[in-house]
Amino acid sequence: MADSHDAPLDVAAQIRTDIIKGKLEPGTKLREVALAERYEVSRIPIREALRTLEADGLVESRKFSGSVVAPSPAEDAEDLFEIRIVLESATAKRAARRAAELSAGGEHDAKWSEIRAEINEILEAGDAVIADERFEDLAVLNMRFHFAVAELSGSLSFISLLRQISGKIEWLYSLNLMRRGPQAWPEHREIIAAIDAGQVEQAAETMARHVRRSRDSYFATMSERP
Amino acid sequence: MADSHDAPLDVAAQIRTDIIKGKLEPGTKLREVALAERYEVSRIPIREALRTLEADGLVESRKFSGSVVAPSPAEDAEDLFEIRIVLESATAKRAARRAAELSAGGEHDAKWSEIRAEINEILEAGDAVIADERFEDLAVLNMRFHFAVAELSGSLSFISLLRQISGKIEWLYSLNLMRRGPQAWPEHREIIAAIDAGQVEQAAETMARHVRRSRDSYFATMSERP
DNA sequence: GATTACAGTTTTGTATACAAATTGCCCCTC
DNA sequence: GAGGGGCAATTTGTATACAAAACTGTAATC
Repeated sequence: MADSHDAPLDVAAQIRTDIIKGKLEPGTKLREVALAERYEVSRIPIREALRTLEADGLVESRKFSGSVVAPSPAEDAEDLFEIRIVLESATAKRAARRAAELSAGGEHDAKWSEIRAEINEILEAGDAVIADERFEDLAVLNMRFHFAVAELSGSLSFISLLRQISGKIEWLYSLNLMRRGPQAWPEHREIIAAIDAGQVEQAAETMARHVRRSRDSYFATMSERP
Repeated sequence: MADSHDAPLDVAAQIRTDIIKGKLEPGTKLREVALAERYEVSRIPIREALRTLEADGLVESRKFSGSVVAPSPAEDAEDLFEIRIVLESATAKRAARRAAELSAGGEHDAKWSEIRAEINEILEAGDAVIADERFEDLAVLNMRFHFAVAELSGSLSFISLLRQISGKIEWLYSLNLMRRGPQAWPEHREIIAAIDAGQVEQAAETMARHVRRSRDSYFATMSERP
């Protein structure tokens, strides 16, 4: 099957991809019938998808006035990084606390082990991708890593909030083409090490530093080539 | 017109109210046909409403498995307050910065003036409500105030994130019956004063203190009567 | 007696059809 | 010629109808 929009698997994901890849530019009016024809479904799934994307901040809707592609996230990139710094240090802190509790109690939390194992897979997959210099795949793995950490925290609120901004973050990174990936990847292991060790403050600080570097790198490359 | 669910004005708002007021308890399965009958509309508006509420974190949905009322926000009240502290100090800071820019440039931003006027109305309405001891109306005004500040910040990301957690916050407060309202209300004027004056750091700190007090009051009353 | 397979029921997902609201355009009037 | 009002075309919102998937209970077999 083709990768663009043959199978009506998840319309929201397809529209999201088209927005992130730049096929649908900010400000574009999203007419429901046009989208219905394009993705070969009826208007109803399109409407559902638009509501989902609205929640993700990728489109904006007004009653009886339709939906448009939201402004480029570059507009408030600073906000997004600021939010990430506070949000993700909090999740890392929470995850480390849970690690400490679990190891103290000696309990075997099945959910924890499962996520923890997935993180190892993600980290190794990242190494492989870097070795093969297939950097474009790194953005997805990066998002998966940060999500997995949020899941380790066990807080539904944090997961849900990260999910809320992840759409725009991904959009942002695709503009930047994830150039920092190779240098950034090893930092993930530091974060996990701190979490595993139950070092609460260090986990938070390592994560905050990681995101800050990411931010600085983003603005550096964006000022080079606007 | 009645206040419960006669007019099909906004189904999402009605379901939200029913969840917050406890008429729909966490874990309750939300069958679409049942809701359609209850609110006297078809299934389609119900589905739209459920997507909206899912984005607000009040319901959880799984494909082909329907929607259920989300777990009580009391579960992660600490997380919610922690998020609010960082998020809302950031919005207050941003709003103060914009105020400083506008007054320096001498520009008349129509949008700003409009929101600023609305805030005055909200503050006065709050005073009136307190004078009449109609405290149950204060929760709504409180949410409106915090939203208005977010709008002053001009950052769509912040507004959208606050909107994401506001549903749960409101839910949380309704469990607490907003006992701190009368003491808390004057603090809102301090926050606005700092913003108007363009005092960036003070706006952030005042807002953070406001939310921290709110948190402490919440846990105090909740420990009294669990 | 327990387990598995199957069918009936229930519930969600989707398509088609129609009503309501907005927007833009044209014509009429001043 | 300019401005306002109303009509029509476009677009979103909603209802009805149908298809697909999941759950449940029963029965048959091991």
